[in-house]
Amino acid sequence: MPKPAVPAAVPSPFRSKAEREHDRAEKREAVLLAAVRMFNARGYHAASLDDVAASLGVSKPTIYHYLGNKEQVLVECVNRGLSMLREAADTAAGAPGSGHDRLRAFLLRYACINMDDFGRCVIRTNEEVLSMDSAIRFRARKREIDDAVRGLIAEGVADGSIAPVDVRFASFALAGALNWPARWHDPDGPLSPEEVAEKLVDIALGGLTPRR
Amino acid sequence: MPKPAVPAAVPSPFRSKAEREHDRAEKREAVLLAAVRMFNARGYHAASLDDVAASLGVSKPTIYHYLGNKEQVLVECVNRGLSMLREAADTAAGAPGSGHDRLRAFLLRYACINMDDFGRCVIRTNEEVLSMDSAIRFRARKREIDDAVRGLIAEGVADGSIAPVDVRFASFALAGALNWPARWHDPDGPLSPEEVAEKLVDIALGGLTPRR
DNA sequence: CAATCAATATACCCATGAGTATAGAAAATA
DNA sequence: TATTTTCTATACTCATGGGTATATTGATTG
Repeated sequence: MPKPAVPAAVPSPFRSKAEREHDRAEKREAVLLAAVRMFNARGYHAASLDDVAASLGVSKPTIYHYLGNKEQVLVECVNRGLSMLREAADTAAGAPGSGHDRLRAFLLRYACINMDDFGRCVIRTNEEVLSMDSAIRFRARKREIDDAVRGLIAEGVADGSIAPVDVRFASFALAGALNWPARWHDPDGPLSPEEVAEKLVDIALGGLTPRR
Repeated sequence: MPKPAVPAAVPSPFRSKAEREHDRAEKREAVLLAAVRMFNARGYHAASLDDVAASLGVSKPTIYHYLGNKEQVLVECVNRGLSMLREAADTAAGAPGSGHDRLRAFLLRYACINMDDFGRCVIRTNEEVLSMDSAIRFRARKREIDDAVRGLIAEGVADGSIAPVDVRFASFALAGALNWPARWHDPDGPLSPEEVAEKLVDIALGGLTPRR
């Protein structure tokens, strides 16, 4: 005898444990994004947590519930950006091709990250606003990225695909040229990050002096 | 009959009107310098006028006596830097030589200014911290400098001394590379601004791609 | 000498904003 | 159903710091 058919599933308002955890992670994410945008738009000190909360239609304790105090929020934003950069650096280190080609690929990604919410935050955050401890960790992580850039340049110089430049100053020059969009690029403007990245990288690598 | 000799002048503790005005100007200058250094070291919001006053061994009302409110202080600091840049731009515009040479000379000066107290302040000040009015004026003055850079690049492209680059992106790339020292250069470190400027300008203009 | 002005300090006011104590609602668990 | 946990808001505390009212001192000027 056939079992009676199970009635069609109704979308359940009751959430499983996994769903609840997912919800929580999603909210946390939204708070972080709202915060980083506020920090980028107004600067860390001028961006109040009340404003961040208001931009999400919640109240300040909600932010503390999900993320902790203001500096912890900033540190997490900055760490997001740094992780993206770190990943790009690792990818570049393991890629095939000449030093020049790998550097170029890395720089394109580097520039794009600097136009992303979290990447901008890395550039715009100065160590002075952080506690001593956080500042030290921040500096160390930035230093890793810088070392990766220098490594790529040095390899390019070694294999002849990059001119014999002073590696340190070359990394400063490149970093400056590609960090600057964090200040001026408008995500809602007509220029896509990829477009900007490509133009800037071409100029930074090629220079302005004519080749004949 | 000879007049009786005038006795030797004694250093007078009484100050003439001109001397008093000079004193005042000097004090005003000292306040401005103390302020810009504090702003550069801690960032505008984190730098309190109490701290600025304390660093001179005076009290807060003294700052108001000489300079006005906090934003006026910042605006004057920024204007100092902008005036230096403006002067450099005018000099470059009236100089002889190819576009490339004039651009190079200007950039050397530009980079040095960015490592000066007031120049750093121009770079490190974001419009968001200023009132609407000041921000508009600030942007306009920066735009003038940027236009000057673009003019020099365009002239270089026209006379063949600069490669046919996209003028706008070239100016962004150069500005970025040469603004960046405002963040990392340590005036008390071993690298002189002139040295840094020269190395960076050479790399920015020459690029990293080898020439054969 | 009187009146005034310049320069500076003390002591205050007040807004902002970080951070928290507390409470209540809803859901989960026992 | 009772209890605990999660989530969120209201309503506070408190420090910081911009800005000012007022007093004081000393020099300048009429």
